[in-house]
Amino acid sequence: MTASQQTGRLPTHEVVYRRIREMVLFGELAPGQPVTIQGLAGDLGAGMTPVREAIRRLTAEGALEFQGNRRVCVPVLTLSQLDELAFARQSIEPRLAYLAAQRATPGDIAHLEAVDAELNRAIERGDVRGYLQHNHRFHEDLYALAQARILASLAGMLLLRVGPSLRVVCGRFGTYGLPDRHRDALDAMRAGDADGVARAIGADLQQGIDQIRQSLLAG
Amino acid sequence: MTASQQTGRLPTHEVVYRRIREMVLFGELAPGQPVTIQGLAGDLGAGMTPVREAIRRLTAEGALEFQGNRRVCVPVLTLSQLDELAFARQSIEPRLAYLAAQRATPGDIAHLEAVDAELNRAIERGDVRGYLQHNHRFHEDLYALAQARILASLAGMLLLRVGPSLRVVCGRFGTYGLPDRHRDALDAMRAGDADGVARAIGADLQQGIDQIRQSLLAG
DNA sequence: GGCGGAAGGATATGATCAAATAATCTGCTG
DNA sequence: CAGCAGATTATTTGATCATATCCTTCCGCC
Repeated sequence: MTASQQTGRLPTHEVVYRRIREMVLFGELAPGQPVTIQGLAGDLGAGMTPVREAIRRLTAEGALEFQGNRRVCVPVLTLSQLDELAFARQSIEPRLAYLAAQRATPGDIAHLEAVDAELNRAIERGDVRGYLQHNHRFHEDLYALAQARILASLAGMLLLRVGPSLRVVCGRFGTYGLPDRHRDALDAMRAGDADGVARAIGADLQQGIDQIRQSLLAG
Repeated sequence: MTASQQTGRLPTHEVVYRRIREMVLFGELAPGQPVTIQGLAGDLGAGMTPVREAIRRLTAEGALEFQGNRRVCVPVLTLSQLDELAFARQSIEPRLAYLAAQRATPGDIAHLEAVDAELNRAIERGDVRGYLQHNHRFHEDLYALAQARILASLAGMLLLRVGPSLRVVCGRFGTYGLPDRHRDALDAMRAGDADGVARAIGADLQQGIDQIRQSLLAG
């Protein structure tokens, strides 16, 4: 097919995995929504086998959840699970930010600033999807600088778990009027203050967690 | 088949997943050893599809690793990855131990003591596999008490990553003459000292990490 | 309200296709 | 003439699909 040129040499199950991952991260799949193998296979124009494999991966990462029987859905966060996520993220992500700050070159910082600028533009535009995408990109690219694959993969899984709920939050309240912790992180980065970067990232993700908590409490 | 009676109603891919997971945890698959789908399918008497799904899950959990091309093998830890694992485990597992201690009933503690007793018997017997199994069981059952599924799943993934190396270490040096941190943890648990339990577990896993580090440094 | 049957969907197999590595062969050079 | 390099084939293994079988659920009926 023509689309296979764009995907280069990536196997179908990998492409499907990334696609579904995006759907979870950026709110195309809402929390609680059931996911069927044949449905996805139809939508994505793939066979059932690659879709099955992608779903297994995403289930292992916590992006999807077995429903006891043999059904799969996007997990709905409870308050206590949100506490677990808050703890895990606060443990892992500031550390990654610290390591990243130590290794960042001026070019790396400029790149992150560009991503952050696009993020802010998306906010002003009221583009929720763009906001989520660039926010995720910012954290992902930052953590990649840390050159700590295991910790980064853990952080990726944690982001996957908060993704759907973040989407819901953004639909309700905006993200206006909140302090810009990314800006703080970038400033500290330019100043060579790795601890400051870690603190800023910790504050940033705490903001997101708190917003989700508000949303859960509101019902 | 006859074996399906023992497994109850578990789907094949789940059975295969648990089997391969055990092989990784308890040293039937050594670090660096290549893993082939068809080989496993033949050994386990299963079709390719369930094996593929199990491998995807285990790869997502870090128990197996893509080898760039399309080959899969048991990962070999580097020193810097060991540092990452040490940090992540020290962040997550003491917390789980703390939560578990708060919820543990006397019956729970008795169960853990029974597991620990079997562990010690395996050590005296020189039974490496038994030691690894009961050690894993001890941590797994302890963390299950915390009723924190997300943190427990993270801990499970971290244990999966150190499993193969632990096996190698046990083959070289014994585990003799090391302080018994499980005993410390259980004592603190009976005393209702959750912080003490967390400290003991932190010391326990640090011991394991240090042993692996010694082994890596020795080459 | 409990039971039976139909339908939708998940599981699992084997066949087929494609890719990567291993092995062999040929031709050239020292 | 021996040895090595490059290329080509062969074998092994992974990827994908189409299909058959089995659950689970839902709906109608008793």
